[in-house]
Amino acid sequence: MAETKRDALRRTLVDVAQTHIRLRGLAALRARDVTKDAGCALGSLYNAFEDLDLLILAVNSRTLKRLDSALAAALSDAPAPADAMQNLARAYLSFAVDNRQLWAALFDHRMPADQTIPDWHLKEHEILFSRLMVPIAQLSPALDDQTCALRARTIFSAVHGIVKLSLEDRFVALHPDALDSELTQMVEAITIQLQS
Amino acid sequence: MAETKRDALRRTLVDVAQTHIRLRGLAALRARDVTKDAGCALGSLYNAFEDLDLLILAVNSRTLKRLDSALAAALSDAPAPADAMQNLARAYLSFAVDNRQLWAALFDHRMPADQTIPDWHLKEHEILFSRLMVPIAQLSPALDDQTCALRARTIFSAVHGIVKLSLEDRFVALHPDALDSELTQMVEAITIQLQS
DNA sequence: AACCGTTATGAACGTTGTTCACAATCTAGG
DNA sequence: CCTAGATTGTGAACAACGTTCATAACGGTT
Repeated sequence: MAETKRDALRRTLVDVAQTHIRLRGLAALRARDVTKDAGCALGSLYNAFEDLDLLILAVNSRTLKRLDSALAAALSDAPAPADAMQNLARAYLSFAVDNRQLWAALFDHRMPADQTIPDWHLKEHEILFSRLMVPIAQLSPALDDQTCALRARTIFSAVHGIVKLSLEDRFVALHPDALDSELTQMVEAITIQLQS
Repeated sequence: MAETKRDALRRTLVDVAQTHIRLRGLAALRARDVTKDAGCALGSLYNAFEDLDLLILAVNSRTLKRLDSALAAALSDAPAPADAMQNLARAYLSFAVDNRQLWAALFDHRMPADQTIPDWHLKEHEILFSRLMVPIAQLSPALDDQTCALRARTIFSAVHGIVKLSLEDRFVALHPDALDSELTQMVEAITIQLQS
């Protein structure tokens, strides 16, 4: 089909943009750099993607898939729910540390004022919460699905907040062991409350 | 002294920038808009501030002071430590909701790649943690100061994460009551663990 | 009143993302 | 195999941005 050629360029552009973000961060991403490294003209980017933001979303889409795989792997040995909570938090921290710039791009990217994030991408983000729902439902069997989803979102936000702020330059860096310990205790406090 | 004239312009520029961020958000802040509304030439901004980032930091500095006042007010009736934790979290949420754009600017702003945040501004950010240290020390008297500071940072990060993600377009909006309830439960879980 | 350091000015510059007229390429029908 | 029409590639040009700088206006001191 004729789509193949167009898709090949799209893939190349996403590859290059991903490498650029990984090495230099989202803020340093430039349309001219990406197209030069991809071996195409500046304007070709706008044949493949509506604009630069959509290219970034394509990179973020990949990162979310890899992150979800990492979280799934943390549950591969079917741990007890309390351990599942700890494993998920640890896996999230590990992924953030190992993919700092790509992970940061997931939350640092902002759409232009007149545009909103497409629905398909919002749905991809929500996948993150859903990994938490299984152990939460096991720890709190009385919770209905909606409350369970809400709780998953809250717990993810708390863990995310701890990881995010510890990895920003805004605050003095933290010793990795101290961060690990704090995260463990926070998840423990949450888990205990879920069981009560 | 001759500083007065310069300081007057600085104050005006911060006033205008603050209003712009409040109404239209940090991402929409433009040097030309600010100077036009301040009634001065474009270049005058660079006499008053090193660059636009330093002007933004001046606005953020003000916001941090107001936020700190709001947190202090939440402790004005000398509540028991468990209540202090709840009051602080609630006050933080209220401030974020009432000052969405200015509060978001505190954490969304990024320095250019070759610059770091000045020390005096990093110190201002750390004030946020310190408000938490008093109730934490009361709940966990055995903790030494360093651990107490670390715990304060972690707990702030968790609460901040919950508030931040709930106020972003990245995820579907949350019912205010649901958010309030989730935040209360999270702080309760944390407080209980501190007491144990 | 004359001098000089300080502040104000806005045109000009370099760097962005994005567009668009044009060229190259590909596809399909004869 | 050739040609017409559609699709894709190209990079100069554009508008918007932060920042600079030569020059003008100002303000205090002698």
